[in-house]
Amino acid sequence: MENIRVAIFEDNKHLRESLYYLINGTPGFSCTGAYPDCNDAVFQITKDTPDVILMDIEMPGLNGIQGVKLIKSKFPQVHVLMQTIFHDENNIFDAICAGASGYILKSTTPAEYITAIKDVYNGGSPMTGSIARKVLELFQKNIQVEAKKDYQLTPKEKEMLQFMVQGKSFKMIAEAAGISYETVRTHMKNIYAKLHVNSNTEAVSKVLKEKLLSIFF
Amino acid sequence: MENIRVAIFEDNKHLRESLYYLINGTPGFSCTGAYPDCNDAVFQITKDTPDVILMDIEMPGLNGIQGVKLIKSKFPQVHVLMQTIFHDENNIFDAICAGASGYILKSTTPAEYITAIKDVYNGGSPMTGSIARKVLELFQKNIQVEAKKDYQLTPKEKEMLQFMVQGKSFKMIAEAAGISYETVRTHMKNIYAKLHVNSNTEAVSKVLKEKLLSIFF
DNA sequence: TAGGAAATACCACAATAGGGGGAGCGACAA
DNA sequence: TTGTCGCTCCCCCTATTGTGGTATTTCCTA
Repeated sequence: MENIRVAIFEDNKHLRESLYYLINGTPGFSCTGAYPDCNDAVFQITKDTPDVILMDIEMPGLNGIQGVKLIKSKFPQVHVLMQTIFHDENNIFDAICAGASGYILKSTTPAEYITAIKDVYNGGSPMTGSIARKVLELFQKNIQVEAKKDYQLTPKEKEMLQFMVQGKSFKMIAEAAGISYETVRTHMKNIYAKLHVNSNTEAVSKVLKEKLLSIFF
Repeated sequence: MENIRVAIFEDNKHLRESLYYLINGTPGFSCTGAYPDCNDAVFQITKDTPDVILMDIEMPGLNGIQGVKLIKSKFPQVHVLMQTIFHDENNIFDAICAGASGYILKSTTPAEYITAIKDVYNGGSPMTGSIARKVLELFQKNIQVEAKKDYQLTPKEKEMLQFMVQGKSFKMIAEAAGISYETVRTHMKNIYAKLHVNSNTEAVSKVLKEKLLSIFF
Protein backbone atom coordinates (compact mmCIF):
# COMPACT_ATOMS: atom_id res chain seq x y z
CA MET A 1 0.00 0.00 0.00
CA GLU A 2 1.08 3.47 -0.85
CA ASN A 3 2.14 5.70 2.00
CA ILE A 4 -0.05 8.64 2.92
CA ARG A 5 2.27 11.63 2.87
CA VAL A 6 1.60 14.11 5.64
CA ALA A 7 3.06 17.57 6.29
CA ILE A 8 2.72 19.27 9.66
CA PHE A 9 2.41 22.98 10.38
CA GLU A 10 2.37 23.46 14.12
CA ASP A 11 4.15 26.07 16.19
CA ASN A 12 4.25 24.06 19.41
CA LYS A 13 7.54 22.22 19.24
CA HIS A 14 6.51 19.41 21.52
CA LEU A 15 3.28 18.64 19.69
CA ARG A 16 4.98 19.03 16.32
CA GLU A 17 7.59 16.46 17.16
CA SER A 18 5.10 14.11 18.76
CA LEU A 19 2.99 14.18 15.62
CA TYR A 20 6.07 13.71 13.49
CA TYR A 21 7.02 10.54 15.32
CA LEU A 22 3.43 9.33 15.50
CA ILE A 23 3.00 9.62 11.76
CA ASN A 24 6.36 8.23 10.81
CA GLY A 25 5.89 5.42 13.29
CA THR A 26 2.59 4.35 11.81
CA PRO A 27 2.72 1.90 8.88
CA GLY A 28 1.21 3.40 5.77
CA PHE A 29 2.02 6.96 6.80
CA SER A 30 5.05 9.12 6.34
CA CYS A 31 5.69 12.64 7.50
CA THR A 32 7.30 14.68 4.76
CA GLY A 33 8.02 17.65 6.95
CA ALA A 34 7.12 19.38 10.19
CA TYR A 35 7.26 23.16 10.30
CA PRO A 36 6.60 25.74 13.04
CA ASP A 37 4.86 28.17 10.67
CA CYS A 38 3.62 28.34 7.12
CA ASN A 39 5.58 31.33 5.95
CA ASP A 40 7.46 29.13 3.47
CA ALA A 41 4.58 26.73 2.97
CA VAL A 42 4.53 27.02 -0.80
CA PHE A 43 8.19 26.07 -1.10
CA GLN A 44 7.91 23.32 1.45
CA ILE A 45 4.82 21.76 -0.11
CA THR A 46 6.34 21.94 -3.57
CA LYS A 47 9.32 20.05 -2.22
CA ASP A 48 7.48 17.58 0.01
CA THR A 49 4.38 16.86 -2.12
CA PRO A 50 2.19 15.84 0.81
CA ASP A 51 -1.28 14.35 0.40
CA VAL A 52 -2.59 15.70 3.67
CA ILE A 53 -1.57 18.71 5.71
CA LEU A 54 -2.09 18.93 9.43
CA MET A 55 -2.51 22.61 10.15
CA ASP A 56 -2.61 24.36 13.48
CA ILE A 57 -4.88 27.38 13.65
CA GLU A 58 -2.99 29.39 16.20
CA MET A 59 0.37 30.17 14.70
CA PRO A 60 2.72 33.13 14.58
CA GLY A 61 3.20 34.89 11.27
CA LEU A 62 0.77 33.51 8.73
CA ASN A 63 -1.95 31.89 10.80
CA GLY A 64 -3.66 28.63 9.96
CA ILE A 65 -6.60 30.23 8.18
CA GLN A 66 -4.37 32.31 5.95
CA GLY A 67 -2.25 29.22 5.48
CA VAL A 68 -5.18 27.14 4.22
CA LYS A 69 -6.23 29.90 1.88
CA LEU A 70 -2.74 30.14 0.47
CA ILE A 71 -2.24 26.42 0.19
CA LYS A 72 -5.62 25.68 -1.38
CA SER A 73 -5.08 28.40 -3.95
CA LYS A 74 -1.75 26.91 -5.00
CA PHE A 75 -2.40 23.22 -4.35
CA PRO A 76 -6.14 22.61 -4.59
CA GLN A 77 -5.70 18.84 -4.54
CA VAL A 78 -4.06 18.82 -1.12
CA HIS A 79 -6.36 18.16 1.81
CA VAL A 80 -5.92 20.31 4.86
CA LEU A 81 -6.95 19.03 8.26
CA MET A 82 -7.24 21.85 10.78
CA GLN A 83 -6.48 21.32 14.41
CA THR A 84 -7.00 23.63 17.31
CA ILE A 85 -7.25 23.65 21.06
CA PHE A 86 -10.63 25.31 21.26
CA HIS A 87 -13.99 25.10 19.63
CA ASP A 88 -13.34 28.62 18.46
CA GLU A 89 -16.31 29.07 16.21
CA ASN A 90 -14.97 32.10 14.47
CA ASN A 91 -12.05 30.13 13.26
CA ILE A 92 -14.05 27.08 12.35
CA PHE A 93 -16.17 29.08 9.98
CA ASP A 94 -13.18 30.84 8.46
CA ALA A 95 -11.30 27.59 8.06
CA ILE A 96 -14.18 25.91 6.29
CA CYS A 97 -14.61 28.83 3.96
CA ALA A 98 -10.90 28.86 3.29
CA GLY A 99 -11.18 25.31 2.08
CA ALA A 100 -10.24 23.10 5.01
CA SER A 101 -11.28 19.48 4.66
CA GLY A 102 -11.69 18.65 8.31
CA TYR A 103 -11.52 20.07 11.76
CA ILE A 104 -10.27 18.24 14.81
CA LEU A 105 -9.30 19.15 18.33
CA LYS A 106 -5.85 18.79 19.80
CA SER A 107 -7.36 16.71 22.57
CA THR A 108 -7.67 14.02 19.94
CA THR A 109 -5.91 10.75 20.76
CA PRO A 110 -3.06 9.48 18.56
CA ALA A 111 -5.26 6.74 17.16
CA GLU A 112 -7.91 9.28 16.25
CA TYR A 113 -5.31 11.49 14.58
CA ILE A 114 -4.37 8.60 12.35
CA THR A 115 -8.01 7.79 11.64
CA ALA A 116 -8.76 11.40 10.80
CA ILE A 117 -5.80 11.63 8.43
CA LYS A 118 -6.83 8.42 6.71
CA ASP A 119 -10.40 9.70 6.49
CA VAL A 120 -9.33 12.98 4.91
CA TYR A 121 -7.08 11.13 2.49
CA ASN A 122 -10.00 8.92 1.45
CA GLY A 123 -12.28 11.85 0.74
CA GLY A 124 -13.93 12.26 4.13
CA SER A 125 -14.17 15.33 6.32
CA PRO A 126 -13.72 14.35 9.94
CA MET A 127 -15.06 16.81 12.43
CA THR A 128 -16.55 16.70 15.88
CA GLY A 129 -20.31 16.51 16.26
CA SER A 130 -20.54 19.97 17.75
CA ILE A 131 -18.65 21.53 14.87
CA ALA A 132 -20.85 19.70 12.42
CA ARG A 133 -23.90 21.12 14.17
CA LYS A 134 -22.60 24.65 13.74
CA VAL A 135 -22.09 24.04 10.06
CA LEU A 136 -25.59 22.68 9.63
CA GLU A 137 -27.13 25.55 11.53
CA LEU A 138 -25.32 28.06 9.42
CA PHE A 139 -26.46 26.27 6.33
CA GLN A 140 -30.06 26.30 7.44
CA LYS A 141 -29.84 29.93 8.42
CA ASN A 142 -28.64 30.97 4.99
CA ILE A 143 -31.18 28.98 3.07
CA GLN A 144 -34.31 30.21 4.74
CA VAL A 145 -36.10 33.17 3.27
CA GLU A 146 -36.65 35.42 6.20
CA ALA A 147 -39.92 37.22 6.54
CA LYS A 148 -39.13 40.83 7.30
CA LYS A 149 -40.61 41.87 10.55
CA ASP A 150 -42.51 45.11 10.46
CA TYR A 151 -41.70 47.45 13.29
CA GLN A 152 -43.90 50.25 11.91
CA LEU A 153 -41.04 52.68 11.60
CA THR A 154 -41.93 56.05 10.13
CA PRO A 155 -39.93 57.50 7.19
CA LYS A 156 -38.17 59.93 9.49
CA GLU A 157 -37.24 57.15 11.87
CA LYS A 158 -35.81 55.11 9.01
CA GLU A 159 -33.81 58.15 7.98
CA MET A 160 -32.41 58.41 11.51
CA LEU A 161 -31.44 54.75 11.41
CA GLN A 162 -29.70 55.19 8.11
CA PHE A 163 -27.50 57.87 9.61
CA MET A 164 -27.06 55.71 12.68
CA VAL A 165 -25.66 52.74 10.75
CA GLN A 166 -23.22 55.11 9.15
CA GLY A 167 -21.82 55.60 12.62
CA LYS A 168 -22.99 59.17 13.05
CA SER A 169 -23.55 60.64 16.49
CA PHE A 170 -26.82 62.31 17.41
CA LYS A 171 -25.18 65.66 16.91
CA MET A 172 -23.98 64.75 13.44
CA ILE A 173 -27.37 63.33 12.53
CA ALA A 174 -29.04 66.52 13.62
CA GLU A 175 -26.79 68.49 11.34
CA ALA A 176 -27.11 66.07 8.43
CA ALA A 177 -30.89 65.95 8.67
CA GLY A 178 -31.28 69.65 9.34
CA ILE A 179 -33.17 69.15 12.57
CA SER A 180 -32.29 69.82 16.17
CA TYR A 181 -30.31 67.53 18.41
CA GLU A 182 -33.30 67.12 20.69
CA THR A 183 -35.50 66.03 17.83
CA VAL A 184 -32.99 63.38 16.89
CA ARG A 185 -33.13 62.17 20.46
CA THR A 186 -36.90 62.06 20.39
CA HIS A 187 -36.84 60.00 17.22
CA MET A 188 -34.29 57.65 18.70
CA LYS A 189 -36.37 57.16 21.81
CA ASN A 190 -39.33 56.23 19.65
CA ILE A 191 -37.21 53.90 17.55
CA TYR A 192 -35.87 52.16 20.65
CA ALA A 193 -39.40 51.60 21.86
CA LYS A 194 -40.48 50.18 18.52
CA LEU A 195 -37.46 47.90 18.12
CA HIS A 196 -37.48 46.90 21.77
CA VAL A 197 -33.86 47.88 22.28
CA ASN A 198 -32.20 50.37 24.57
CA SER A 199 -28.96 51.40 22.99
CA ASN A 200 -27.68 52.65 19.68
CA THR A 201 -25.53 49.57 19.12
CA GLU A 202 -28.48 47.29 19.64
CA ALA A 203 -30.53 49.29 17.19
CA VAL A 204 -27.80 49.27 14.55
CA SER A 205 -27.22 45.58 15.07
CA LYS A 206 -30.91 44.79 14.72
CA VAL A 207 -31.25 46.91 11.63
CA LEU A 208 -28.31 45.30 9.89
CA LYS A 209 -29.04 41.74 10.96
CA GLU A 210 -32.70 41.89 10.04
CA LYS A 211 -32.08 44.02 6.98
CA LEU A 212 -34.72 46.50 8.07
CA LEU A 213 -33.52 49.18 5.70
CA SER A 214 -33.29 48.72 1.98
CA ILE A 215 -30.91 51.52 1.26
CA PHE A 216 -27.88 51.75 3.43
CA PHE A 217 -25.90 54.50 1.82
CA MET B 1 -29.60 9.60 34.48
CA GLU B 2 -32.62 10.46 32.43
CA ASN B 3 -33.42 8.20 29.52
CA ILE B 4 -32.99 9.50 26.01
CA ARG B 5 -36.30 8.89 24.29
CA VAL B 6 -35.98 7.75 20.69
CA ALA B 7 -38.62 7.24 18.01
CA ILE B 8 -37.91 5.28 14.84
CA PHE B 9 -39.34 5.80 11.37
CA GLU B 10 -38.06 3.06 9.09
CA ASP B 11 -39.91 1.05 6.50
CA ASN B 12 -37.62 -1.96 6.56
CA LYS B 13 -39.17 -4.23 9.18
CA HIS B 14 -36.00 -6.09 10.01
CA LEU B 15 -33.91 -2.96 10.55
CA ARG B 16 -36.74 -1.26 12.40
CA GLU B 17 -37.03 -4.09 14.89
CA SER B 18 -33.27 -4.43 15.25
CA LEU B 19 -33.02 -0.75 16.10
CA TYR B 20 -35.94 -1.03 18.49
CA TYR B 21 -34.26 -3.80 20.45
CA LEU B 22 -30.88 -2.12 20.26
CA ILE B 23 -32.20 1.10 21.75
CA ASN B 24 -34.41 -0.49 24.39
CA GLY B 25 -31.58 -2.83 25.31
CA THR B 26 -29.14 0.00 25.94
CA PRO B 27 -29.13 1.57 29.41
CA GLY B 28 -30.02 5.26 29.25
CA PHE B 29 -32.07 4.86 26.09
CA SER B 30 -35.67 3.97 25.48
CA CYS B 31 -37.51 3.56 22.23
CA THR B 32 -40.90 5.25 22.43
CA GLY B 33 -42.11 3.88 19.14
CA ALA B 34 -41.05 2.31 15.84
CA TYR B 35 -43.11 3.06 12.77
CA PRO B 36 -42.87 1.97 9.11
CA ASP B 37 -43.80 5.40 7.76
CA CYS B 38 -44.40 8.93 8.98
CA ASN B 39 -47.92 9.41 7.76
CA ASP B 40 -49.13 9.67 11.34
CA ALA B 41 -45.91 11.17 12.65
CA VAL B 42 -47.52 14.20 14.28
CA PHE B 43 -49.90 12.04 16.31
CA GLN B 44 -47.21 9.55 17.21
CA ILE B 45 -44.72 12.19 18.30
CA THR B 46 -47.32 14.03 20.31
CA LYS B 47 -48.02 10.77 22.10
CA ASP B 48 -44.44 9.51 22.44
CA THR B 49 -42.60 12.82 23.14
CA PRO B 50 -39.26 11.56 21.86
CA ASP B 51 -36.03 13.54 22.21
CA VAL B 52 -34.46 12.12 19.09
CA ILE B 53 -35.99 10.69 15.95
CA LEU B 54 -34.21 8.20 13.76
CA MET B 55 -35.54 8.79 10.28
CA ASP B 56 -35.03 6.75 7.17
CA ILE B 57 -34.85 8.72 3.95
CA GLU B 58 -36.29 6.17 1.60
CA MET B 59 -39.83 5.47 2.76
CA PRO B 60 -43.20 4.88 1.12
CA GLY B 61 -45.83 7.59 1.48
CA LEU B 62 -44.30 10.63 3.10
CA ASN B 63 -40.57 10.25 2.59
CA GLY B 64 -37.90 11.12 5.13
CA ILE B 65 -37.26 14.60 3.83
CA GLN B 66 -40.92 15.53 3.91
CA GLY B 67 -41.08 13.86 7.30
CA VAL B 68 -38.32 16.03 8.74
CA LYS B 69 -39.91 19.13 7.36
CA LEU B 70 -43.24 18.26 8.90
CA ILE B 71 -41.75 17.24 12.23
CA LYS B 72 -39.45 20.25 12.58
CA SER B 73 -42.33 22.61 11.81
CA LYS B 74 -44.47 21.09 14.54
CA PHE B 75 -41.78 20.05 17.03
CA PRO B 76 -38.76 22.30 16.51
CA GLN B 77 -37.06 21.06 19.67
CA VAL B 78 -36.91 17.45 18.48
CA HIS B 79 -33.65 16.38 16.86
CA VAL B 80 -33.89 14.28 13.76
CA LEU B 81 -31.09 11.94 12.81
CA MET B 82 -31.33 10.91 9.19
CA GLN B 83 -30.16 7.55 8.00
CA THR B 84 -29.74 6.37 4.49
CA ILE B 85 -28.06 3.79 2.33
CA PHE B 86 -26.54 6.20 -0.14
CA HIS B 87 -24.46 9.32 -0.20
CA ASP B 88 -27.02 11.04 -2.33
CA GLU B 89 -25.96 14.64 -2.51
CA ASN B 90 -29.42 15.95 -3.29
CA ASN B 91 -30.97 14.14 -0.40
CA ILE B 92 -28.31 15.34 1.97
CA PHE B 93 -28.89 18.89 0.89
CA ASP B 94 -32.65 18.59 1.19
CA ALA B 95 -32.43 16.92 4.56
CA ILE B 96 -30.20 19.63 5.92
CA CYS B 97 -32.47 22.33 4.60
CA ALA B 98 -35.43 20.54 6.11
CA GLY B 99 -33.77 20.73 9.50
CA ALA B 100 -32.07 17.40 10.11
CA SER B 101 -29.54 17.39 12.94
CA GLY B 102 -27.35 14.57 11.76
CA TYR B 103 -26.82 12.21 8.90
CA ILE B 104 -25.57 8.65 9.20
CA LEU B 105 -25.34 5.64 6.98
CA LYS B 106 -27.15 2.39 7.54
CA SER B 107 -23.80 0.63 7.44
CA THR B 108 -23.22 2.13 10.87
CA THR B 109 -22.49 -0.33 13.68
CA PRO B 110 -24.86 -0.66 16.65
CA ALA B 111 -22.35 1.04 18.93
CA GLU B 112 -22.06 3.93 16.51
CA TYR B 113 -25.83 4.25 16.32
CA ILE B 114 -25.94 4.69 20.07
CA THR B 115 -23.06 7.15 20.02
CA ALA B 116 -24.72 9.13 17.26
CA ILE B 117 -28.03 9.31 19.13
CA LYS B 118 -26.27 10.45 22.27
CA ASP B 119 -24.34 13.03 20.28
CA VAL B 120 -27.48 14.44 18.69
CA TYR B 121 -29.17 14.56 22.07
CA ASN B 122 -26.24 16.54 23.44
CA GLY B 123 -26.33 19.14 20.70
CA GLY B 124 -23.90 17.59 18.25
CA SER B 125 -24.47 16.67 14.64
CA PRO B 126 -22.91 13.32 13.98
CA MET B 127 -22.22 12.46 10.41
CA THR B 128 -19.79 10.23 8.64
CA GLY B 129 -16.63 11.76 7.28
CA SER B 130 -17.79 11.34 3.73
CA ILE B 131 -21.11 13.02 4.38
CA ALA B 132 -19.33 15.81 6.22
CA ARG B 133 -17.23 16.30 3.13
CA LYS B 134 -20.35 16.62 0.99
CA VAL B 135 -21.74 19.15 3.43
CA LEU B 136 -18.56 21.19 3.36
CA GLU B 137 -18.50 21.09 -0.41
CA LEU B 138 -22.10 22.25 -0.59
CA PHE B 139 -21.26 24.88 1.94
CA GLN B 140 -18.25 26.18 0.08
CA LYS B 141 -20.18 26.09 -3.17
CA ASN B 142 -23.25 27.91 -1.88
CA ILE B 143 -21.83 30.55 0.38
CA GLN B 144 -19.63 32.90 -1.48
CA VAL B 145 -17.27 34.53 0.93
CA GLU B 146 -16.01 37.88 -0.11
CA ALA B 147 -12.41 38.70 0.61
CA LYS B 148 -12.39 39.91 4.15
CA LYS B 149 -10.26 42.87 4.93
CA ASP B 150 -7.80 42.06 7.63
CA TYR B 151 -7.72 44.53 10.46
CA GLN B 152 -5.40 42.33 12.53
CA LEU B 153 -7.87 41.99 15.34
CA THR B 154 -6.75 39.72 18.14
CA PRO B 155 -9.00 36.89 19.34
CA LYS B 156 -9.90 38.87 22.44
CA GLU B 157 -10.79 41.88 20.38
CA LYS B 158 -13.06 39.77 18.20
CA GLU B 159 -14.69 38.45 21.31
CA MET B 160 -15.36 41.99 22.48
CA LEU B 161 -16.89 42.83 19.13
CA GLN B 162 -19.10 39.80 19.27
CA PHE B 163 -20.56 40.99 22.54
CA MET B 164 -20.81 44.48 21.11
CA VAL B 165 -22.95 43.43 18.17
CA GLN B 166 -25.22 41.69 20.64
CA GLY B 167 -25.89 45.14 22.01
CA LYS B 168 -24.14 44.60 25.31
CA SER B 169 -22.77 47.56 27.27
CA PHE B 170 -19.14 47.63 28.40
CA LYS B 171 -20.28 46.64 31.85
CA MET B 172 -22.20 43.65 30.55
CA ILE B 173 -19.29 42.61 28.36
CA ALA B 174 -16.95 42.76 31.32
CA GLU B 175 -19.20 40.43 33.24
CA ALA B 176 -19.79 38.11 30.30
CA ALA B 177 -16.11 37.85 29.48
CA GLY B 178 -15.00 37.65 33.09
CA ILE B 179 -12.67 40.62 32.85
CA SER B 180 -12.80 44.08 34.36
CA TYR B 181 -14.74 46.99 32.95
CA GLU B 182 -11.53 48.93 32.41
CA THR B 183 -10.03 46.09 30.42
CA VAL B 184 -13.04 46.06 28.15
CA ARG B 185 -12.53 49.76 27.61
CA THR B 186 -8.88 49.18 26.78
CA HIS B 187 -9.79 46.54 24.22
CA MET B 188 -12.37 48.83 22.69
CA LYS B 189 -9.83 51.61 22.35
CA ASN B 190 -7.51 49.27 20.51
CA ILE B 191 -10.33 48.04 18.29
CA TYR B 192 -11.33 51.58 17.40
CA ALA B 193 -7.76 52.35 16.42
CA LYS B 194 -7.53 49.23 14.25
CA LEU B 195 -10.88 49.77 12.55
CA HIS B 196 -10.34 53.51 12.24
CA VAL B 197 -13.61 54.33 13.94
CA ASN B 198 -14.44 56.31 17.03
CA SER B 199 -17.71 55.01 18.37
CA ASN B 200 -19.34 51.74 19.21
CA THR B 201 -22.01 52.13 16.55
CA GLU B 202 -19.40 52.67 13.88
CA ALA B 203 -17.57 49.60 15.03
CA VAL B 204 -20.71 47.44 15.07
CA SER B 205 -21.73 48.76 11.70
CA LYS B 206 -18.34 48.04 10.18
CA VAL B 207 -18.25 44.57 11.65
CA LEU B 208 -21.67 43.65 10.32
CA LYS B 209 -21.29 45.26 6.92
CA GLU B 210 -17.88 43.82 6.23
CA LYS B 211 -18.73 40.52 7.91
CA LEU B 212 -15.61 40.69 10.03
CA LEU B 213 -16.89 38.07 12.41
CA SER B 214 -18.18 34.64 11.71
CA ILE B 215 -21.91 34.18 11.36
CA PHE B 216 -21.84 31.86 14.30
CA PHE B 217 -22.60 34.58 16.74
C1' DT C 1 18.09 38.79 26.96
C1' DA C 2 15.98 42.76 25.23
C1' DG C 3 11.88 43.82 22.85
C1' DG C 4 7.29 43.29 21.24
C1' DA C 5 2.53 41.77 21.29
C1' DA C 6 -1.47 40.60 23.93
C1' DA C 7 -4.10 40.77 27.82
C1' DT C 8 -4.91 42.67 32.10
C1' DA C 9 -6.22 46.85 35.03
C1' DC C 10 -6.64 51.59 36.78
C1' DC C 11 -7.34 56.92 36.77
C1' DA C 12 -9.30 61.41 35.20
C1' DC C 13 -12.04 64.30 32.49
C1' DA C 14 -14.99 65.43 28.67
C1' DA C 15 -18.50 64.08 25.60
C1' DT C 16 -22.38 61.57 24.31
C1' DA C 17 -26.38 58.71 25.06
C1' DG C 18 -30.52 57.13 27.76
C1' DG C 19 -34.88 57.86 30.35
C1' DG C 20 -38.29 60.65 32.16
C1' DG C 21 -41.11 64.36 31.30
C1' DG C 22 -43.77 68.30 28.65
C1' DA C 23 -45.42 70.81 24.53
C1' DG C 24 -46.50 73.02 19.94
C1' DC C 25 -47.95 72.39 14.99
C1' DG C 26 -49.92 70.63 10.69
C1' DA C 27 -52.48 66.96 8.46
C1' DC C 28 -56.02 63.91 8.11
C1' DA C 29 -59.90 61.12 9.49
C1' DA C 30 -63.86 59.86 12.21
C1' DT D 1 -64.51 69.20 15.91
C1' DT D 2 -62.02 66.23 18.47
C1' DG D 3 -58.48 62.75 18.11
C1' DT D 4 -54.44 60.75 16.64
C1' DC D 5 -50.04 60.66 14.22
C1' DG D 6 -45.80 62.37 12.68
C1' DC D 7 -42.54 65.71 13.34
C1' DT D 8 -40.65 69.20 15.89
C1' DC D 9 -38.26 71.16 20.16
C1' DC D 10 -36.89 71.75 25.16
C1' DC D 11 -35.48 70.50 30.22
C1' DC D 12 -33.39 67.63 33.93
C1' DC D 13 -30.60 64.12 35.57
C1' DT D 14 -28.03 59.83 35.28
C1' DA D 15 -25.43 56.37 32.85
C1' DT D 16 -22.35 55.14 29.49
C1' DT D 17 -18.81 56.01 26.28
C1' DG D 18 -14.56 58.40 24.25
C1' DT D 19 -9.89 59.86 24.93
C1' DG D 20 -5.72 60.41 27.05
C1' DG D 21 -2.71 58.47 30.06
C1' DT D 22 0.14 54.69 33.03
C1' DA D 23 1.38 50.02 34.32
C1' DT D 24 1.97 44.93 35.13
C1' DT D 25 2.21 40.18 33.48
C1' DT D 26 2.94 36.54 30.21
C1' DC D 27 4.52 34.62 26.19
C1' DC D 28 7.29 34.46 22.23
C1' DT D 29 10.94 35.90 19.17
C1' DA D 30 14.79 38.12 17.18
